[in-house]
Amino acid sequence: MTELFDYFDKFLKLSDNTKKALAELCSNVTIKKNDTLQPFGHTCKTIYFLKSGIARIYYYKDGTDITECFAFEGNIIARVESLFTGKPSQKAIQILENAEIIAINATQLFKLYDTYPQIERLFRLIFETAYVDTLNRIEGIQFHSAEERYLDLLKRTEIVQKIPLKHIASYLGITQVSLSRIRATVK
Amino acid sequence: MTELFDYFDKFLKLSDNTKKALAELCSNVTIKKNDTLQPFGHTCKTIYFLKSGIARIYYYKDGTDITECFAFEGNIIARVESLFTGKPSQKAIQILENAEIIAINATQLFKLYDTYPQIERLFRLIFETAYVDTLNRIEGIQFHSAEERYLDLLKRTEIVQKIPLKHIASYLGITQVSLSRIRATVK
DNA sequence: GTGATTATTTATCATTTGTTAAAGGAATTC
DNA sequence: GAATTCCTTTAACAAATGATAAATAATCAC
Repeated sequence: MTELFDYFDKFLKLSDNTKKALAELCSNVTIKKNDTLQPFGHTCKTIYFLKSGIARIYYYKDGTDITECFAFEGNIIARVESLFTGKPSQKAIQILENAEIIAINATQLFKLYDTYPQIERLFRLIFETAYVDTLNRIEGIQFHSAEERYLDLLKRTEIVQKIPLKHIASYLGITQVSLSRIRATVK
Repeated sequence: MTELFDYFDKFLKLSDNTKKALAELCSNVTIKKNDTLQPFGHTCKTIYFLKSGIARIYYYKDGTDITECFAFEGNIIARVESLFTGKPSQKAIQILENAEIIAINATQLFKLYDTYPQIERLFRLIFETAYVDTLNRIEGIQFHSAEERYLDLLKRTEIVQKIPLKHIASYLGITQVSLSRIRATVK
């Protein structure tokens, strides 16, 4: 669990008994490439932390598979729109590279918010950061060409190389053909 | 202040003394069309609630004025990226239609988080909702044409009619010429 | 390894949006 | 109310991306 608490530490220093309470909600999951971590249609009740591997959140739009986001080693991933609204998620989580994951039981987590204000604060800070990242992503989508966005993604994580092109294309909001064309000119 | 507390009520029922503490951070502001509510370069320390009027957050990108978002009657507006990071904001808030505003002192607000967990929770819920809205906006930008996005914006608020075209265009991520063309075909 | 499946590239043409420039309207100032 | 400025539309052409189809390349199952 060290990796997870190191991650938490970056947001807020937790007291020992808060850490202990949190640790009780966590369980380890090992899951293989291409497997589904969370299926469509269920209300999201888990927040995941990736110790290793790659995951993506995706959904179907007019029959095509769209990747909403990727998550890499050392980051958390959750279907926020369901977690916060309590509505069933129209999105699924799939593993793209064999992963070691810590699953945090969100139902129990939210219950701890009353007893441990530190925990409520921790996750408030985590999601505030994610919110700001999302605002910046909008700027990226609206004011950069597909080529710029692709190069930017490459710059952020070279691990992207391991991900099938179609997922990267739908994440960037373009077709796979278009991305392939871009890569040809960039090389 | 009734409008503001009605707004809060939709997220969380507050106790009377919590409301009283909150009310002490609030002040009324009357501001005219085209005036600047918050300039560039300062760290954002205020959250605004619009009792009436229209406001927008904007910034300059390569010399052009870009509208990040609009706010209408009954909604809050804040430069979140500065509020949450404590860094100076590269964005400004401008009034587009004469407005009656309640200004919430965020510095004092954050201090109350320790004493009134209800207040921390209230704003956590408010911003969680805003976060989910932002995620949905990304979907809109990536998978709908400019025309669809324009019609969708019109559907959400007819007040948009009052806003100069250039602001709507930059909000939608297209040029003013392009938006004008779209409006010509839609009519 | 061979065949089958899946992923990626390439090519062609259509559509959308951007860029630039100019013209017509609306609003504001004096 | 005339002049000025700002806002919106129109037009012509360029660039980026989409759609479809076909050709390679890579991967997987047996």
